[in-house]
Amino acid sequence: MAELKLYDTLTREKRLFAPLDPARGVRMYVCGPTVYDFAHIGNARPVIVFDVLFRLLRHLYGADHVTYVRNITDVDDKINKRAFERWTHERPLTAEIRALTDQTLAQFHADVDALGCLRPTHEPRATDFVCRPEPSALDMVKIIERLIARGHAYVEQGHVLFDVPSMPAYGRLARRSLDEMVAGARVDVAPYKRDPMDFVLWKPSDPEKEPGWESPWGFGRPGWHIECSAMSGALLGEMFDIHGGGIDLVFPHHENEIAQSCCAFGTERMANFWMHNGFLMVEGEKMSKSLGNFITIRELLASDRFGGQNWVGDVLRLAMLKTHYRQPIDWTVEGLNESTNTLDDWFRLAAPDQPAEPSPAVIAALSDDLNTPKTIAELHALRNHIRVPQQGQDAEELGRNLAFLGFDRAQFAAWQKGREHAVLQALGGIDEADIGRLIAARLAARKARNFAESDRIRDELAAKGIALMDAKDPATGELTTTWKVAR
RNA sequence: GGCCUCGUGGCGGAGUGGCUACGCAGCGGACUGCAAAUCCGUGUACUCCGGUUCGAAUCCGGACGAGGCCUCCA
Repeated sequence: MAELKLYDTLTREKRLFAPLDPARGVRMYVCGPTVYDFAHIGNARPVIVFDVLFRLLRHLYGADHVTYVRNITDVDDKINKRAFERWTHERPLTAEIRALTDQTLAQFHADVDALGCLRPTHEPRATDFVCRPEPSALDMVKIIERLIARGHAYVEQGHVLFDVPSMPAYGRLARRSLDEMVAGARVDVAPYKRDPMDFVLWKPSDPEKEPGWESPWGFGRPGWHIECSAMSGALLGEMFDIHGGGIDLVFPHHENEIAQSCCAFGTERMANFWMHNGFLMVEGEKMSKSLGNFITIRELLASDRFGGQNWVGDVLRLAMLKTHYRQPIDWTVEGLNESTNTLDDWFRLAAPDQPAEPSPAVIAALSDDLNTPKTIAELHALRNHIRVPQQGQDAEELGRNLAFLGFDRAQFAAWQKGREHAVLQALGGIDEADIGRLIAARLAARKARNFAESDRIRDELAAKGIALMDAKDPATGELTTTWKVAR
């Protein structure tokens, strides 16, 4: 088996990976979306990156020996606010919230399916893990009770707070000491906090406008971080192999998860490897609503807001994987165009209908901390060995690797076809049959060595953005002409 | 203010203490009536200043620049 090396944010080093408990397989948890609105392209990065890791792990350890959990945050103040705003009082507020989160989750699934991502093994919803009746079923309330019992949390004015000073190792992931953080002085001071760094595990809810659950501390709802401790604990165990997410989650989210899980379970570590993907910029600028460059996955797939056209999931996927996951990535129209051309070339040469099976060189590249740029270079090397398009071992090997990496030839081809149609529609008064007739007329003119006429037809089509390509049939030597939309 | 990351050729983007990826664009050639497409070939790099070393773009220190986190955020 190839050696898998992964970078661990906690120790800041690349280490050899091995499952903590081979009998339980590889266990991975990745922070998923808060379902209140369309996911943006920055949200797509961890989804794609950890999908590639999931595929790699399944290949290395067997599909049945990898458990991938990606949570759905469906209790959150942004959700509450959004649901309350659109609430018409025709149904209970909780039903309104559920409708909003169901709808957003369906959108999210459609988006990530289009991006070629496999569904995780489990996609737990936070609301299903607040309070579970069976005594043995781990949930948020039970973790909070354990934290209180162990002296790591306290109740104050209906809130339960994590007692940060009670955990000496707090701050290890983010590499910052308590003194430094307090010196930052931008922490939220609240009367119910003993220490400014203490964070909320449970808070009271207003039954009129907020969702809530009955608990030993009154009607309320969980704080942001506790859901991940509960769901990872319930589905993966007290310690598991890999915990992933965006780098901006390192502090405070993951730091607080570690504090909760380790203090509740009495463990040294929560995850053996902490993996964080880098930040995404759009055309060199931070993506933000105020700059007007905020872009959702859906807008990229189904509108012309970015670059004046829509894009297919495969292009977004390749564009994302061209940069190593820990590097910052600049999301540009030029990058999407380049990815489009690369896929066009690969699919032109790769043999169709191949099973998903990676080459050793691809596995080796991915096994080096998910080096996807190196992986892509291996694909280019393979591509350069292909002598006859779609035929021979190299063409089959390229096809197998593309399938393994989650690229979908049919989806890409359908999109290309759609773009052609759109261009022809925009031209108006010309369709594929017309083009076929013009091509035939040009071939006839060429045969008659009437080059003025044949060039005139070619120029006429070129002016409309249709490029002609001549080729000789290798068998008959007959001249054939194909066309494509030149953009 | 504190902490962290990064700075590679025209562009994108890996990697490495000595053999200097890869892709796009450019350039040259083949093919073509001429093109396009395709195929073959090809130049250019490691922000700056010190230090360690036989040797550094790669390690160390500093400067400058970019970004992130410290508050919701992938």
